[in-house]
Amino acid sequence: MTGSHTLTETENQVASRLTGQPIDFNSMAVVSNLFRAANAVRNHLERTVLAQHNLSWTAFVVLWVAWVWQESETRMVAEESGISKATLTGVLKTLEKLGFTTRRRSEKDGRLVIVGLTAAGNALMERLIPEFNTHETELAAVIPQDRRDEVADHLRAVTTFALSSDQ
Amino acid sequence: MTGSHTLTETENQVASRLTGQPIDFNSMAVVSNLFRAANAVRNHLERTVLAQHNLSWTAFVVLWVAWVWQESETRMVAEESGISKATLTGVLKTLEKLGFTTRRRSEKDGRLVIVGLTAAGNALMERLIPEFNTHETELAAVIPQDRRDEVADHLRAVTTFALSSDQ
DNA sequence: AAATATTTGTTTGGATACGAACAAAATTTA
DNA sequence: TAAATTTTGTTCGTATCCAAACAAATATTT
Repeated sequence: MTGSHTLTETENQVASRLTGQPIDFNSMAVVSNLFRAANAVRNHLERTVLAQHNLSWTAFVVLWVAWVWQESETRMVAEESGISKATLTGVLKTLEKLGFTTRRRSEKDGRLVIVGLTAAGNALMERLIPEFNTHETELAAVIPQDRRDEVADHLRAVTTFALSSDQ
Repeated sequence: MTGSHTLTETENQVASRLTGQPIDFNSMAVVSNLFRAANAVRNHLERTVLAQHNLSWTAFVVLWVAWVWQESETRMVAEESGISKATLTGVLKTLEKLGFTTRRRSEKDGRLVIVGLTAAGNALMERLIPEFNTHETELAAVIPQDRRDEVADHLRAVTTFALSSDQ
């Protein structure tokens, strides 16, 4: 999200382009830094962890959801992964080709498709999760220890509000 | 990022799938809620603000960077927008077709291309920025006022660290 | 039970998204 | 200054990504 200019330079430039206008800069700073952080962390984790496994970010999230919940309906995996069902169809096609996931029709409801992890998929996640967590620890370390839970709480609140606003 | 299950349900399920393993759950909570929040807010803003203008998220970010910095080199716009130069080429093609941006060769350096906003592009941003800010205020309101700057600071620190880790 | 409506995953079409290969321009080296 | 190197934006190939259209299965209504 930020390149040749420093974060401070960018925020100062924004402020100078908006002088006079009735802008809530504190809220703008919260939201824009939310995106900057998410983007930078995602790119970082893609390069350091995911690239060597030929996994896209979304593919990893889908694997993660499938690993956490086991044998899940695709509609739930899509919603939990934050992607559309159309996107999930494509990602599952890729993951199936890589041998990490399986798909089968539900016996109870012929419309539903159940996603599962293969042995290779489970093995991959057992290896990726600790590796990921090492980087998470590194990243969260820049926040004072006694503030981390608070930050996580605030982010949870933002998520809940944003989701509730879409009904 | 989170659908049929509540955030708490999801985090409990993750914890129960990882019992026994030496996982730093506090750091995991910070990072995963960072992505959840960014994803939820992005989807929210895409639906409420961007959709009616036929703008993708990335197209808006590029417009925003071009508006903030005026007459910028594409390499800088790409870096500042957090996308690759290859992606920017495509997005600028779209924005040019919509009549919001212009491209011209730099006279000083024949390799560079300078991005500018058309009158329509400027008018669009003058309208979008206050609208966006209204939503930003709404979203940031879930964080206690005396903590917002702190949260923005922590997110800035995370960004800086993640970027520095990629050299 | 038959007709209607809803739910679900896939397909389609178009717009991102990126790494790698590329050509043009500028810089550095010799 | 000529040759080699670096920098830059575009093209290419492939993989997301989504809304809308779609077909199949289920649920609801009559």
